[in-house]
Amino acid sequence: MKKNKPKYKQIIDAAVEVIAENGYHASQVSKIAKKAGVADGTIYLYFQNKEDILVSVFQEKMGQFIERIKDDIAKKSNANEKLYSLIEMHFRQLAVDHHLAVVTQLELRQSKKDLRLQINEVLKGYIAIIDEILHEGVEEGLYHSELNITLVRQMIFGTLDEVVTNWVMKEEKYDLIAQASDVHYFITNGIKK
Amino acid sequence: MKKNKPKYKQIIDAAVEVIAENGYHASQVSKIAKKAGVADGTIYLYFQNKEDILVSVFQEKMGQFIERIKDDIAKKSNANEKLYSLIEMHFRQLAVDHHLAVVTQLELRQSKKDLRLQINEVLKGYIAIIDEILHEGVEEGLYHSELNITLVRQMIFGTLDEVVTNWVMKEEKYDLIAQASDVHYFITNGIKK
Amino acid sequence: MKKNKPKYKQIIDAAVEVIAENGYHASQVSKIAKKAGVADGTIYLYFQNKEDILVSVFQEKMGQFIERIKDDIAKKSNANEKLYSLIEMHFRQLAVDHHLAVVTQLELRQSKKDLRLQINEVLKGYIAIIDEILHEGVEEGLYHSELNITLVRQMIFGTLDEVVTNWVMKEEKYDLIAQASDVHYFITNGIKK
Amino acid sequence: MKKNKPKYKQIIDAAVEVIAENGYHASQVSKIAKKAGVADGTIYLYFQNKEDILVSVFQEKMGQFIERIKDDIAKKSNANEKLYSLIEMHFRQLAVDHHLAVVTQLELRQSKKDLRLQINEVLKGYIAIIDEILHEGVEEGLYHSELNITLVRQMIFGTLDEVVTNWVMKEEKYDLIAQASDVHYFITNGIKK
DNA sequence: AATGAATGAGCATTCATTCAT
DNA sequence: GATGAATGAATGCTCATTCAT
Repeated sequence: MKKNKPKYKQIIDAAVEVIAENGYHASQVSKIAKKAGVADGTIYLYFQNKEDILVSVFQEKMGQFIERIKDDIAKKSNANEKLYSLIEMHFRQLAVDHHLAVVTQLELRQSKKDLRLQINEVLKGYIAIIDEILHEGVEEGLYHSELNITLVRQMIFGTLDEVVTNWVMKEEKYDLIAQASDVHYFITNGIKK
Repeated sequence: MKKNKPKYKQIIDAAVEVIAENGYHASQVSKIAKKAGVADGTIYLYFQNKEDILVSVFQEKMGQFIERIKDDIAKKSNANEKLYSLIEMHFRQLAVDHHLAVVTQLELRQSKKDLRLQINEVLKGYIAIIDEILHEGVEEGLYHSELNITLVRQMIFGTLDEVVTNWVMKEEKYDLIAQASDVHYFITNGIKK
Repeated sequence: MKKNKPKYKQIIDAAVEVIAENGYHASQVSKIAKKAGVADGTIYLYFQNKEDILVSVFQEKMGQFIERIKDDIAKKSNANEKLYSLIEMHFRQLAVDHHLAVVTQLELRQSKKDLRLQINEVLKGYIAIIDEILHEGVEEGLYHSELNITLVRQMIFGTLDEVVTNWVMKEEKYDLIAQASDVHYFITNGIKK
Repeated sequence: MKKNKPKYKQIIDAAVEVIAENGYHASQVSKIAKKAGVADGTIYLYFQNKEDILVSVFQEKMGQFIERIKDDIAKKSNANEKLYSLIEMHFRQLAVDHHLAVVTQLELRQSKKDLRLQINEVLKGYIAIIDEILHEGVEEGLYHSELNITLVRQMIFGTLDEVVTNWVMKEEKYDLIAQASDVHYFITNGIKK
């Protein structure tokens, strides 16, 4: 399995760094290879082409991202606590990994449509978690029984994504994680008095 | 003023069409020129460079977009009605202009970071409207007095943006405008029972 | 019509020179552009791709080659004289144009199969001339009435081609044109006493 | 002697197959190695480089080719019968080995000039046989005493080569061996009545 | 002897922009 | 103002060959 070989991970990590530092369009394969400490050709022993590197970056990193949220949620006893946990972990994981935040919020969005479609596939796993929490919340009687789950899920995801993107574009000058409780309050209670 | 000359508008409209039909990366200047019925070189009499065309597309189209929302809001008597109006108009305007929806939600996001920064400048006008409504709502005693306006504005924008993007990616198969009331309800009341 | 513009011919001629001097595989587009005194990109205003340059080289040069033979043959009064004329002109034209001889006999043979197929299309015009002479000779009672024309044409072409190739590979150290009469004698009378 | 080891022959045979099936340019060393059932590196224990494989293919196969013709000729009692035998065997051997025909007539011609020079070395053995027959024929009083042997040999070889190439390019749809007697007649008697 | 992972040089093509007419 | 021919920088990928095991 190539994914467990050390060079695979070296290249993935190099790609994140190179993209974060140089931007998506200035991230040549040769630059990634150099940062990873391998020859250009070696890249192609582990990845089909440049796009495959980028998709794999997202898969690997988001895979961990989602996994950690799942683990954290598993410890919570009700939907509302799980939702808070998801928000907090979402923010925390991007707050502690500057490179990853820049890459996911800004750089990878510049990719071509078909790469973005593959990225969306990866995000389905995340979407599923949100859906599950919402269903659970309805069953537990915490959330409205007639909740339009598909729509609410989009709103939650859009909210989290925009908040993180803003924070990255403001050069991460304030405490992202500290926003978690306000965001959670807003999602559950809305803005009405 | 170049902006009032007919060729300026021809080029802007050609750009929207070309991008919507061919995608961002396949939208060469020569293609836009051809669609606009002018020579390649003529483009550069009206725009500094390719990026300037795209920024101008956004400015022109979003300028109208925002203006129409402003007009509609002016008729409403309280913040909550204005918020509903904003959501409904946001959805409505993109729902009726397929090309514009594809260009703003999908294609223009593939642009380089500095173009996106310029796009954000344009969006500040929209942000200001949301802020104003929120302030008004607080003053009217409709919204929480200690509302974190900066954060809530991001959440509202993120929500609207994600809902529209999803609709575009689902090939606009359902009624976007019909989502407005659910979205408004969620924003004001949250998901809690 | 692009074929009549001066740059078209410049590029064709540059290509012949570059291929003759550097060999087929070392003939980069940039080298041809430089020799032609145009920018790399200009090549692509006149040719679809690299292969198109090479096919066009053959078409242009062989077009002239065949045309001159036709003109010369037209002056002759019987098939046998025409055949001699064809042999002599075939040798003469390659003997006076060293670059062309190297390119047609050695370099262009290294091309991919599909380029060679296109080259064969061009050669059909030459084949047709040989066929015509043979038919005429039969009608005139000069050649065997039951002549297997398809086969004989292959033999004539193979003979001429091999004789020229040998001459090029022997670095053109002897007089190719002087071979014409022996070759003609052999083709008409064979080797038997 | 490496040439007698089993892997040497395995690699040679794999090369012929791979080239015949995939074409010259798509015949990577790794593909030949795989077909031969050895590792890529093993190739280089038996051959100096890729070109050396191809030269060796030609040497081995043409060695047999020439040997069989020699054997057949030895049984004949005069030059003219020997010439017929050479033509017939030339056609027969390529007619029965489709792979070899494709490789020698089409694929190996795409090789670089210096490989073609080495191939010519191998062909000298064949040339020598033709020369010998011609000399014999002159001595026997069958052929013209003042025969330009160097030239005639080129013509014979060119004729045979072109006839076979045509047959291969016409996808071997007709009987090549059946052409032998017409070719022999043409070479000895020419086309004149 | 045999392996196969690693190497790294080499090149066709696109397209935003210019400027002579 | 308008044209459009010409420019030239910039880069992902292949594959013959090596060499540590």
